[in-house]
Amino acid sequence: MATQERSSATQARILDAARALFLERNFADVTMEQVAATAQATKGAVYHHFASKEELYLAMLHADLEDKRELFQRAVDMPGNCRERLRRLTSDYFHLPRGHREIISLVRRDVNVFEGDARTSLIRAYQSALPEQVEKILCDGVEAKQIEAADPRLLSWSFVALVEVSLSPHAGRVFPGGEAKLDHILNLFFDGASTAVVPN
Amino acid sequence: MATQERSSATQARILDAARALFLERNFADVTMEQVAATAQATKGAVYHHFASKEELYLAMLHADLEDKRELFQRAVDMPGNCRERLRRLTSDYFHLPRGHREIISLVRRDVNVFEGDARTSLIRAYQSALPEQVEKILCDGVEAKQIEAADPRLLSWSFVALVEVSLSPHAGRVFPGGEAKLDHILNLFFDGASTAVVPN
DNA sequence: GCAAATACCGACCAGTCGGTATGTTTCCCC
DNA sequence: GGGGAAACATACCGACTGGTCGGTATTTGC
Repeated sequence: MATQERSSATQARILDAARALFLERNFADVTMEQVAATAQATKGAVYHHFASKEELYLAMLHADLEDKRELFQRAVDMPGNCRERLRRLTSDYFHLPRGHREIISLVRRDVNVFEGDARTSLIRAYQSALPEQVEKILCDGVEAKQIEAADPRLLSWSFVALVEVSLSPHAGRVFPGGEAKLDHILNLFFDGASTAVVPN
Repeated sequence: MATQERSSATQARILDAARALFLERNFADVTMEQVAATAQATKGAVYHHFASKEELYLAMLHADLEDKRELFQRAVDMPGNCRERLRRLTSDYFHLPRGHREIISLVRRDVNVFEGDARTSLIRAYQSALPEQVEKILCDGVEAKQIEAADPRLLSWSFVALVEVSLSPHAGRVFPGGEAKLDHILNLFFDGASTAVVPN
């Protein structure tokens, strides 16, 4: 039993190292030796647990995306109107530790290095982890006439994009507290930047 | 004189090839031989014009960003209110040929592979080509009370992000004509997604 | 028309890195 | 308590690629 614990511990260390490294460098610029070193293991150990660099990367991403999907699911299943649920989802997201928060933009960053099944399944995992959950909330909002009828998928991507903008250091400086940042995003998304009360 | 023409012609071909290749693959996944082949030249020719792979990449990006800066400048200098000028800027952008349109997201994609001066000057070029121009328009809007007082830089990034979302194939399907897409972005940014006429 | 310069070619080098083959240690099970 | 398998460690391979360098062809200035 001790050997199995030890094994899954190293596996977790390798995944952690991979997450940290792939977050700050490109897929191509991270070497398997760096991963091994950061995980306090050797290349042999890494290749014992993951068949290839690509598999390691994808395993890390899929694990992380699945975590997020479950987290956001809770906001989707929450009672309340569209805006409240979106606020909850975004708040949950902001309260993630830094290393886990930015993995999502990473999918967009180097999804292009893969092709075929790996690529499609990665995109699918990302879609179902984030945009589709937002989309569900938005669809309810459109149905309840809280939101203007528009393509929900496009709206959800737009919302995600606005959240991503708020990850920048500059946004952190403008809104030191998390609450104000949250309000800003929701206000911008729901009510727009204009002061005009009646849209043209 | 003919030799100089010939020279700058190959240089242009190399830059074109670089743009096309770097657009669909990572920096690391593009080889100098591929660039040479696509440009119908040899590696020797490429290295004759550009000292290194990094220099080629940066030269290509800077040239392209400078073009865009000049293009967007025209919208900034235009008379009219904030919304009209933003519309013009975005419209100009949409009317660019496809290969030139998406270069901008490319900066965000692999700015991380560089460090030091190269990195900072690239970010600066990007900033002054796009977000800062949007920012100027927004600042005027805030001053004229057409836009709610908020951090203009953050607002400009948000706007750029919304435009980027509309580059997706799905957005192209939802809005086959350019005009409708333009309206959608502007409506979303200025008036938000909500149906509520009076913001909370 | 010739010599120097410029543009260009392509074989080659050196370093890197993903992946493998082969030990070696540790633990589990009978 | 021993044999076997799983978890590592280490040495190494081979392919790839950025960059170099000696050489060639074409201009251009004189």
